[in-house]
Amino acid sequence: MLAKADDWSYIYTMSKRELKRDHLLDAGLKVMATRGYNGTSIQDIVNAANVPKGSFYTYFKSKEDFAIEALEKVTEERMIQNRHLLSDRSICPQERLTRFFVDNIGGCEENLNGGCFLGNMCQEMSESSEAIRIKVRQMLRNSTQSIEDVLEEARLKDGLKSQLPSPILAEFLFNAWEGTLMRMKASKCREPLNAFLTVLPELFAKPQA
Amino acid sequence: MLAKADDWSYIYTMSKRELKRDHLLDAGLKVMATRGYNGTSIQDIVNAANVPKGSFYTYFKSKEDFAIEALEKVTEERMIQNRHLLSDRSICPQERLTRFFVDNIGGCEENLNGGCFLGNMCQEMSESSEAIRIKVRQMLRNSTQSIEDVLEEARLKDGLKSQLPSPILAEFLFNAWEGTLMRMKASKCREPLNAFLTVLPELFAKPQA
DNA sequence: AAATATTAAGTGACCAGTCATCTTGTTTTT
DNA sequence: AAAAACAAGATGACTGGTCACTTAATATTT
Repeated sequence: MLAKADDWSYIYTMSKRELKRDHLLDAGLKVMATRGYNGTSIQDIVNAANVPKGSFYTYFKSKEDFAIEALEKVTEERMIQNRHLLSDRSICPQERLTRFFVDNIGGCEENLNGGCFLGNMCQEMSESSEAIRIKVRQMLRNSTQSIEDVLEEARLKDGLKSQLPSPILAEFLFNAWEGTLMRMKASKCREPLNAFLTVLPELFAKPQA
Repeated sequence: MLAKADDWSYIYTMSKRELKRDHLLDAGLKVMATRGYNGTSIQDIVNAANVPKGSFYTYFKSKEDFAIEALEKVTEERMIQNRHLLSDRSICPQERLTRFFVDNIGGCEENLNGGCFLGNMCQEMSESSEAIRIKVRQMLRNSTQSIEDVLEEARLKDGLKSQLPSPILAEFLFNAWEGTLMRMKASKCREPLNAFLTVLPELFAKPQA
């Protein structure tokens, strides 16, 4: 699955059906990310995608199924987007990590209404849908692993100020990041982001100067 | 308002009406905290409180109004709970801060389904209800301020490892904490909490030993 | 024309919020 | 102090509307 993720050529081999499905996923995701799961109706989704209502159920077996697929799609896309960055050894790990976060504020940047779809679903749906909870947990784990890898590399290369194990630091950092995105949703300002980006370098070794 | 917060005697002067209202708030809050705003119906709330449906609207003018009052109540109660702790100078600031966090996992501890009502409302409702968003932002600010106070005190007393301004650190820390609570909701395990509590001491000065 | 994909029009359940009616408690009148 | 008048609170049935999901008729493909 991940092995193929960089290969965009499959786009051209997608059938009309797959394209439409993909479109539904994209458009619906956008709505659900801002209005939440329960705040988004099937009607909202098909409206956003300009697709007749009845079509929805030929592509997804339920609203829950849609959400799970959307969850998968959004994190997979983000992963692809970030794979190059995170493994680009021409940039130092610290810089890579910083960019990783900043690049992923997504919609948040434009109108400060972003937040994180994963976070949203986690908070709203973890208790109601076990299937969604499991999927969210998996996606969260994947992202944490990416951070851990960079952290480990940084430690080996330039050293880290903290002696704590990378899995702990990665878990902490990623959760801190999710909290930051959440806070931005309520405060609609850049302060939470600033705080995060200001504290982040504290993890890394001080310059020898 | 805060000046009176420690005075529990008003409980005995509460009218039947106020008591019932309070009960509705407590019971409904519990439901809404786990199932979310849109996932909780008025019927769910009155069922939880064992109160007939019709009564709801003699106490609250709308569901939104209920949520805002619940938000206020839950954070005010937490504030009262924590005021003694946070201002108890017989405990060192670092220990106070740690306890502040640990004491507030709330329901999370028992069945790992807790999360944070504030966080929940923030993620789910910030885009749909400006009134709720503003209230959440205010409550979030209050909590951040509490942390900032302890941090500033710690800095003056024992010093802080980080030279960054306390408001920045407090903002970062509190958001990290909210993210941690969120993550626990999805993962239903103690790992996020452990990561947070392990990294937290890194903020403080190393022992001179 | 048979098979398959698409879709508009439902369907019953449930939603937030209202309302007419009933109960309870207090005040005023006698 | 008893009776009558009034007020405030309590209550479940009800309303218009929306929900996720189904289905039967239509369009498209083979």
